[in-house]
Amino acid sequence: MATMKDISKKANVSLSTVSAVINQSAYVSPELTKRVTDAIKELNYRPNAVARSLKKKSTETIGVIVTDILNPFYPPMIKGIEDVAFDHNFNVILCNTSNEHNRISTYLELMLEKQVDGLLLANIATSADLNEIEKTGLKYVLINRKPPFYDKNFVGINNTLSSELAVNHLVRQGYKRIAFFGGDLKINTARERRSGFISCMMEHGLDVDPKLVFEGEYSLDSGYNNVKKMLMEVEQLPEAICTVSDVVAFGVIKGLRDAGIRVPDDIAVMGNDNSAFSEHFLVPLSSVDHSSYEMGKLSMELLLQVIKEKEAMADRQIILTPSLVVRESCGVNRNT
Amino acid sequence: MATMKDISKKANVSLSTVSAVINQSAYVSPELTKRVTDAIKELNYRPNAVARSLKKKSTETIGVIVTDILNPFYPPMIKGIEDVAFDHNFNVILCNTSNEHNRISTYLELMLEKQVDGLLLANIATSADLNEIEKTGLKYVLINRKPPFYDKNFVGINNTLSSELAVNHLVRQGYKRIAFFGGDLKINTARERRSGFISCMMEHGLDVDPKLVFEGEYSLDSGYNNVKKMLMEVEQLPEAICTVSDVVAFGVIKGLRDAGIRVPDDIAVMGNDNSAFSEHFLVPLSSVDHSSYEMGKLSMELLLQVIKEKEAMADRQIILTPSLVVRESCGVNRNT
DNA sequence: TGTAGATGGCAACGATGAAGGACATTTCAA
DNA sequence: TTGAAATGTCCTTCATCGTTGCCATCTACA
Repeated sequence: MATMKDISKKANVSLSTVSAVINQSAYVSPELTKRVTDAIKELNYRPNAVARSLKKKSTETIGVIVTDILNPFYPPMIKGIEDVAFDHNFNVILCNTSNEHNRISTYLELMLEKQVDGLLLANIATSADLNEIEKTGLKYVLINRKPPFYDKNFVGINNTLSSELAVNHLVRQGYKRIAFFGGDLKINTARERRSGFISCMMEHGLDVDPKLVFEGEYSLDSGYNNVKKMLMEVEQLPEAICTVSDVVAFGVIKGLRDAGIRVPDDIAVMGNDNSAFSEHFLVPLSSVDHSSYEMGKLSMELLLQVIKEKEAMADRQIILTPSLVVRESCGVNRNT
Repeated sequence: MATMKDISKKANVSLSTVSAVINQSAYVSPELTKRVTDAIKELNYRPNAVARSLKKKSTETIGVIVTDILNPFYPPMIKGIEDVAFDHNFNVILCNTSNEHNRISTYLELMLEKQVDGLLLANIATSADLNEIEKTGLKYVLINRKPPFYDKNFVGINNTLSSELAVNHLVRQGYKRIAFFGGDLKINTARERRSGFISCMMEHGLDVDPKLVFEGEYSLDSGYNNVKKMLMEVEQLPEAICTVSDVVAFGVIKGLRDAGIRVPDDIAVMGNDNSAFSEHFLVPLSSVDHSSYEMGKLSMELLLQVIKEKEAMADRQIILTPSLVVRESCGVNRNT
């Protein structure tokens, strides 16, 4: 590969002149400019971003840490991040922890060594994890999940509202005895969706049977297993099941189906997330849309801002508003 | 951030001694080693990978270029790549072209400037694109798709066989009049799956009605629209539809459903890819598994090898064998 | 002589590693 | 036994990777 030195020799100018032409950082006469640009073309020169990064202490690269790229929630988010990054000539280093929590530290160290300009993290739910991030001193934005009392840069959605939308829809459809299949209560989204469910039920004057509120994980298996558990433990089945996320709903429907229970004829099932292909699911899933693509875009834009500021500015929390998507899993309603 | 210089001052040794300790590249007495490691801990020193890369001319970073991360075929592939990369302390820069073909060139330039050690490309189907890649001089491995006559490093699957598995299954289920919903014939996988379909039909002594062979794209809309087209143009519907990929099958089933045609009761539909959630689809989709996760892993391992070799070694083509996955979309068969 | 305009010189950035120096130890002829 | 030469051990010095940008220099003109 040709270097700036080669260009300067070829064009018979100094290194600084070449640099000035490339970065347009100083006036260079048309005459010399031409000689330089000609040489660049002739030698097919490409600037070495590594050298430049070393000098400028900025890599135009960010790290994205995600729990599980296989979860359909993430690809749109990553696409959103990448789209914005691309527009700003940034690159995205993808870190997929595969739900192995201890990978986070390793990735953080790698990102530090690689001198990324910033970090986007979609899986930070505990203060311990947050501490590790803070220790790196890197600029960062959290997405979707956040630790308790976290009030710094963040992009997420209104989880309480997402449950309310779900409950309201179920109530409107005439269901009263409604179960909740939740996630890991260590995660704020799971907590908020759960409490949103409970408070909204109460607002409607409906009982929440503790036996019908399940903890679990954001996974298909969790939904499936909780159905099994419910079928064994509960005498009277609920009329509807409100789930913490679409993948859980997938598991729930599979579990019900395996037990010969029809959705929505026997039990209605509500998703939350509106992940890709929910529309084409066994039973087209009614859900609550979070636009993870939008979350990705906004978080990258926010990070870019944070990176640009020399002085730390006021932190920003962007909370998106979810929206109801009615399909068939809670009774047919072809209007939407 | 502390630098090696800080360490060398603190430990009162030379820079090279610090380097030697860090890289274990030369003998250093236990005494000095301790002084150095102590200083490293005390100052919380992390090597600067950018500086190291500049000197060593290797970044331990690879670029992955993919057409559309939203296509469920890719996330497992990316996960496979990332898993292997992680094990070797490599980082993955994700480039998602979003099916905008001209993004490829931009990404290639970016990757060149960023001095990646290699490239993994999952969307290269034309010789023109290949030329661009070759021009970069970067080491690379192609995944899944390849240009005509390409005989260099490659990881893919036996596409002909995947169609044969599909046709054999359909024939075994008793279907004779079978349509083929294909992809873009500029892409080898689409061509091979198509010709695999045709030749296997002929082997079975079955007619291939040209009116029942559709071109298209690897997308849901393509399947949907081709169904519409078929319903308008064809008097006698086929008994079964063999598709070029699961996403196309998703579109097909949606199209049939919207037209009031039941799957598999009225028409059987066969996928190809076995993408995530096909199992939980409207109609659990019979498909052919390609293990894109495995493809990702193998391609990254191959690339790592290619990077390690100083002399270009013999090129390797790894062709995986697909396997049939029977579910319900071609008539119930709960055996598998 | 002063000043503005156009270009070049050079020291960084943070690491690596070849070459060489200081010192201790071994070898060997006288 | 002795001293010089040879060998070996452990560490340091220094040039280098490809850029950037401050500062110096040089020219031209008022």
